[in-house]
Amino acid sequence: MKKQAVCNTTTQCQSRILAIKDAMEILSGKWKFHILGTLLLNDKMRFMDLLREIEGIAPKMLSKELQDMEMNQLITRTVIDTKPITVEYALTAAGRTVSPLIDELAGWGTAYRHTLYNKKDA
Amino acid sequence: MKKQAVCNTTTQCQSRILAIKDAMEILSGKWKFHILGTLLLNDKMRFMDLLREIEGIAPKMLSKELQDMEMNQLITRTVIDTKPITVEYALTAAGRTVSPLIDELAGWGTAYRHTLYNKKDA
DNA sequence: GAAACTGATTACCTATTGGTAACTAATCCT
DNA sequence: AGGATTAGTTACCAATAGGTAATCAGTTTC
Repeated sequence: MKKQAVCNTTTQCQSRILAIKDAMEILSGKWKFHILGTLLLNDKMRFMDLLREIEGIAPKMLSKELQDMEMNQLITRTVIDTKPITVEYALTAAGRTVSPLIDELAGWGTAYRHTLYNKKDA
Repeated sequence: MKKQAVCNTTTQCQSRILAIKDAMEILSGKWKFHILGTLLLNDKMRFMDLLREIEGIAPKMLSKELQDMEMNQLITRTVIDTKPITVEYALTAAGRTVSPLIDELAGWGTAYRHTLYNKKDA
């Protein structure tokens, strides 16, 4: 009799795995957390503001990631008829739900760094 | 006077951004969360067990990700002198700290899916 | 003696990610 | 007229991620 998977075949595990896959896909890439984090601090920001706040991002990437997140309904894009035209980006309710996730990630990163530091001391 | 970044230049923000960057780097890739999640369920697993439990992963990827995480001290690798040789992988204390992060991610993915579903109903 | 199981490694290939640099069109300021 | 600001787009390129398939060496089972 061939050995086979056990624990990860339960319905519970399967839907959990699926949920993680979903989350990773939607929040994938180098910049999404930084953009979302910046929008969490300001609630309405224009393209050039984001470009200035997020160090190192190129307009191409910012544009692409914003489109991505608009499609996934994490942010809204509003064209305002000023001269020259301005565009406002803001989080949706769904977008705001990433806040605890970002906190957790930042917290983990910080704790991890401390762990390594203490180990080196020992 | 040129406009410049404001909020993301504070020391607080900078270290937060750094922590997120760290976490993303260490936990990057398609498979790490799945491997860690599986190890959270079993605490000691052999290579072939992981290969069987994690659907779709190739031995090459499993091997590479395990090495990666061993280097970052999230897991331990123990060779056991049975015949044929077996190798046990287990989470370290640091590795176990990803548990709440995985929960948060899975929770977010699930909630996100429900949000979309409800919107389609409306 | 042949096949299968152990834990991998290697070569090869493709697709995605992400970066650089230049450019656009409209409008405003000097 | 010249330059800056708005919000992007385009072409091009390099590096990385990740997949497939084959192979290895030792041991055990049929």
